[in-house]
This record gives sequence, C-alpha cells and structure tokens, in this order.
Amino acid sequence: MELTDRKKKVLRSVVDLYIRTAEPVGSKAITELPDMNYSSATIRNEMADLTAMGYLEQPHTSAGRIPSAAGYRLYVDELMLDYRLSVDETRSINTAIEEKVQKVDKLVEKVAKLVSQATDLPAITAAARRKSATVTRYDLILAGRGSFILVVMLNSDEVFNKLIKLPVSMEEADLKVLGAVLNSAMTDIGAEDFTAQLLDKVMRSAGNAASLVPVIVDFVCDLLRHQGSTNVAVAGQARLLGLPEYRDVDKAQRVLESIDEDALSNLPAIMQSENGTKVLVGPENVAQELKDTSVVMTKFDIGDGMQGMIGVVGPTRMDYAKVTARLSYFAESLSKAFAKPETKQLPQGTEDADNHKEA
Amino acid sequence: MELTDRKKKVLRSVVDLYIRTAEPVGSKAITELPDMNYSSATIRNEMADLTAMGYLEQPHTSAGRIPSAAGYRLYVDELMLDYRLSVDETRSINTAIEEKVQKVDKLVEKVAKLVSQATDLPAITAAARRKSATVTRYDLILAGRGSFILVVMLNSDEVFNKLIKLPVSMEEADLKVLGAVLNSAMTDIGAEDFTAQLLDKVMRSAGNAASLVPVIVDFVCDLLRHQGSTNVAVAGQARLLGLPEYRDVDKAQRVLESIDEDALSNLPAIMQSENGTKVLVGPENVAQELKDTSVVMTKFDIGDGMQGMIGVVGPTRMDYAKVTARLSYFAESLSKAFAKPETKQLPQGTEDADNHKEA
DNA sequence: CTTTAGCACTCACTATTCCTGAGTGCTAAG
DNA sequence: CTTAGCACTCAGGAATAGTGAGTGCTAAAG
Repeated sequence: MELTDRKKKVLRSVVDLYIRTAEPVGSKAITELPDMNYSSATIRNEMADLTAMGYLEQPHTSAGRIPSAAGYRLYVDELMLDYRLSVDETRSINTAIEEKVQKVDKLVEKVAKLVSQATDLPAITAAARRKSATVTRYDLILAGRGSFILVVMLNSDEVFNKLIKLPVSMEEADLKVLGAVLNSAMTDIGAEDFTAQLLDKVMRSAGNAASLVPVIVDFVCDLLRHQGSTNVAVAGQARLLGLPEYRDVDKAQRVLESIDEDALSNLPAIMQSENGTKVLVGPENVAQELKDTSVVMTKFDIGDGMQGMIGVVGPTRMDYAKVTARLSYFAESLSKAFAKPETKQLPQGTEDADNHKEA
Repeated sequence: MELTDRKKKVLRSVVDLYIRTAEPVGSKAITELPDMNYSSATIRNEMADLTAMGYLEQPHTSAGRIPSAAGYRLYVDELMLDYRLSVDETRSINTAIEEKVQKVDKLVEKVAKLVSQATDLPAITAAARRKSATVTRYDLILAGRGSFILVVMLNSDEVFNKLIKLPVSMEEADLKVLGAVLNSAMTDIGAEDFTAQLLDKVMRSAGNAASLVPVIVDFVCDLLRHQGSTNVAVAGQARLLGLPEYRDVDKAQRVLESIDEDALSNLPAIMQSENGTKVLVGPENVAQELKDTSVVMTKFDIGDGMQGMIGVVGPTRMDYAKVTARLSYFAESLSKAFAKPETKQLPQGTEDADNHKEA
C-alpha cells in the first residue's frame, strides 16, 4: 500500500493530538482539526490503512488509535513540523549559558539542570575528553606554615592544584630542583606511563625533596585518570512523575533507576555515534527498561578536545519537535560559547579551578 | 491516664510492626510477638487506651492501629531500642569515607550518595562555612603561550587557580610587581571589601600589569562569594518510589520537588540548630509538603571552619533506629576523618586501579 | 473509484451491589 | 485485672450492569 499525502497528514495529526492529550485519538477528533475536510468515515478508512501498515496501533477494538514506534519514527524523520523557538526561549537559553562556568563538572551539572528545565523532562549531560590527558607543566610554590602548593597544568590547558604539607622543613631551592626534575622527566606522559622505574629515577634526581615525589605522583596519576573518565550529571528526575504514562510508580522507578546508572556505562558508547540530534524511539533503545521511553540527544563541542552530550528522557509521546528544537539550540549555543574564547567573559581555555583541602 | 510499662511495650510493638509491614497493626499480631503473654483482649484494651491518649490512630473502625505523630515522637525519644551497627556496616561506611575526596562540593555529593545508599532513602547533604572567606595569598605564574596562572589561597587553606590570557605581552618582572601589590593590598579582606577605590589604588601601583587587575579581582570576588554560599546535594530521590506510602505519584512528586528546592533556602536555617541527631516526625516539619514525611538529620564537622549536615527523608514509618544509627555513625566518622589530617596522608599507596565507580 | 452516511457491534471504564473477613468494643465470667 | 465470647463495623475484592466513544462494514451518492 502506498503512503499518500493524505495518509501522512492523518498520521501527523494523530501523533500531534496524541502528544497533546496522551489519549487514543479517534476519527472524529481528526475531522475537527482545521484543514481536514473529510468525513470521519474517510479518516477511519485511512486510519485502518495506517494501522495495517504498522504506523498506528489500537489499544483495543473500540478505542482510538495511538502511534506505533514506526509511526513515531516516520513522524520524527519526515512529518514533524519544525518548531520555531520563540525569542523568549532563545533568550532565556542564551542568558543561562552566558553565566560563567568554571569547571567542566560544574558545567555538566548546570547544563543538565537547564535542559531539564527547558524541556520539563529529566535530562542527562555528559562530557568526555577525546584525547588522553597529560601534564604539560609543574609549578611548586612554597606557602609558609610548612606546606607548599603544587600547581599542575594539563595539555587541555586546565590547571589543578593541591596544598601539600611538607614532612620535613625545606628550602625554596630544594623545591626549585624538584620542579625542574618534574618538568623535564614527567611531562607529556599519560597516567599509565608513571612506572615504578620512572618514580625511582625521579626520586634519585630530586635531592632533598625526594620524599615529596610519591605524594605528587599519586596526586597527578589520580588526576589524569579522572580526566579520562566521563563526567555525567542527571537532573529533573522528578519531572517524569508529572506525566500520565508514569502514573505507574514501578515503571517510573525503573526508568529513573536506569538513567541513574546509565551515568556509568551506556553513555560513552552513545557518544561515539555521529553528530547531530538523534531520536531514539521506544524499542529502539537498547536498555530494556527504556522500551517504553524515548530519548533525544545531541552532541556539542567544548574546547580543549572535549565533547559533550545532552540527552532528554521522556515518554514515547513527547513533543519531539519542541524537544529536539530546544536541545539543538542548546547544543549550538554551547558550542558557540566555547568556540569564541575572548568575546564573552567566558573565555574557554582560560578557566579552570581546582583545589584541595589538606585538613 | 498513666503510661504504664506495659502500655509502652505495646506502643513499641505497634510501631515496630508498622515500620516493618506498613499496614495497620491488629491486637492479634501483637499477641503473637514473643514476650507478649497476654490475650488479644488485653492488648485491645491497652490499645484503646493508647488511642485515647493520642499515641495511636485508627484509619477506620475495623482496622488495626497505626502510630500517630505523637506515638512516633514518644517512640523516637524513649522507646526505640538502640540499633547496633554490624561490623559490616561500620566497615562499609568507613571504607567509603576513606576514599580521598578533593573538593568540598564533590564531598557533599558523594556523601549524599553514600548516605542514600546506606539508608535506602533519599538523602540531602549540605556544607557551609562558619567564618567568611578571605584570600591569604596570591601567586602568579607565567605559563608561556601568552597566559599566566593565578593561584589564590584562602584562609580556609583551600587553593584555587585560574588560567588567564595576557592581553599584552608581559615580562616575568611585571607579574612579580603585581603579585607583591596584590599580596600587600588585597589579602585578608572579604568579598564586600573589594571596593572601586581599592581597585583603583591597586591598579595604579601595579605598573605594566595594571590591565590584569580587573580580571583578577573579578575572579576572586566571585570565588569568595561562592565560598559563602551553602553547598547542597541531593541523592537517591528515586528510592522514595519503592515505598508503599509513595505509590501515590502526586504525593511522591510533591515531596521530591520540595527536597529539590530545599537545596536552596530551607536548609541553612536548620543548620543553625543545636548539635546531635535530630528527628522531625511528620507534622513537625515546617514545609507543608512534608507533613506526611519524616526527616532525620545530623551535623558533622569538616575542617577549616566548615560545617556539614546530613539528612534523610522518608515516610513517617521509617526505621528510625536504623536510620539514626547509621546517620550518626556517618557524621561521627566524617568528623573524625577530618579531625586527623596527617594520619593517612603518607600510607596512601600509588596503587588504586578503579576508584570512580560512581560520580 | 472515492467519499460519506448509517448502523450494528465491541469493549474499556464507571458505578453499583454484594460479600467476606480482619479487627473492634463491650460484657460477663474466671 | 484478665480473658473468652459475641455482635458489630467497614475497607476492599468480586461480580454485575450500564454507558458511550469509537470502530468496521455496507451501500448509496458523488
């Protein structure tokens, strides 16, 4: 059977209505739409055809139709009308993003909150490094009170520090020696290259400050390893509960639990995929718990070889047009904000703070 | 009427059973308990008395009894048997805490997760500074590629940094001058003391590096202000949904929403209160949405003039004994871990393969 | 060949009724 | 003071009937 224009129009109407009402759509409701100059019988025939073709489903014989996964798919791919963001929407997204964000993990958290708010659905954000982290530079600052500050700069231009107590008293000269050794022997190598031999060698050249080497190496290794791991944040889980499809607490709980742990494993895999906004409708999701749920996600670029992802989780009946529009705009704005470092007060690459409390 | 020992015993049994089953407790169920050598009629009489005294309630004439808020209160204050933590429990809490935590905000997040996990309820943690933050020391490091690193140490011994691009090329000597000026003019003052006059004065003495002053002041003010604000994290909201009292989605949602915003405002007030573990039963909560819900919370000390709070939210029918025991132990362990800074600084091995299972 | 009116039919959902049994309060005997 | 016994209450489940939105099909009209 052929998918005529009218059939498409009917399908679109069904999806649109179902998105709005969350209830099966009957033929009569369709006829009442503007631009639908057919009788309910005609619509019924078309709907019967669409059902036979697998785009619609009937919960039971005497109910209206709801879109099937295939129906949503078609809708998302071809039928959906572009949602134009209002000036208000773009503005509120922009002002939200423009606030300065210092650290990547904070950024991830904040964006998750904003996106969840903008879509009224639970949101997930993640950020991951594309290249592996290495140290480009060490600095040691004697800080009085028997301690010194270790400042470490990474190839990503992020800077971290840690306040370290001195086990024995030490001269500024000793630290200078140590700094020189560190900078010559332990830069531009990954976490896995900090071998026992290297440690040994460095300690021997470090003179008086040798006892500090293990502490430093420990900190740096930890840091580098952490850089490699993906940074994930989830926000707005409670919003799921407002939706009629999640009146069933068990269902809601299952979904919420699964997006709490996705944090861990599933996401990195998805990040590999191609660019652009992607919609996963119900059964297209790999995770069993999300079979009834759709996911919309986009990637965006942060500077410094980092890549971010924004995702939204909701019922298959979600307003795909609106959600994808907002998500894409978010991603675009974020990428843009990071692409032009000096223009705003949010210069990428000039930001990073980290601290360590010694107590 | 007097509260005899037997009445107390019955009340305790009712609460205990209700905590376990979440269903009204009948007289027969009580008689079946060990150590209860009375007939159901006797128990019924006692329960009638307890009801008259306001410690128990009847959902309807022909149902068992459930504890009233006053009943829970009495239970928590006097009746509850101490819950002894098992070795396993103390050990798992200890190992969890011992993992190194770098930043206060990370700590707060992590503790929230741990506590939620330990109690199987949503948890809230917060940390706030008791004294206002000031800068004790500035360092400037020329970092090549036209930028420098600003390192700032606070009176709390926390160290922060930021990589800043140089608008014009600059000599190391210029930075040295600037550093000296900053250290002499802008230390030991709060965020509100960074006045326009001060800025002006510093800029004039800063020589070649004057153009950097605004950027630095901006960063520092921001930092100091941020230090003042309370740091809050919520974890495990989804656990609420597993409980029978929150089958009602609306109710669950209301509670979840309220503990999402408490983050912002309510908590600081509570932090003022006296020390020790505190239980707020149902209607004792100020927030209207939590009328049906109980809150258990404790304070703990972080070093450096900071104070933390751990809280757990659950149904009035929660296992107060277990929850308070675990919470107190958590608080105690955390305070202890922060009290002895040096003990485990050195034994920290270079070996730690995979320590980011959550986050 | 397409569209539409008409009609019988289906079936989820709601309301109503009935029934059951856990649990109660009271009374009177031990 | 305790307990056995008994009549009573009432939430919750099962069974039943009624309602109406929506369907598919047929046959007439365009």
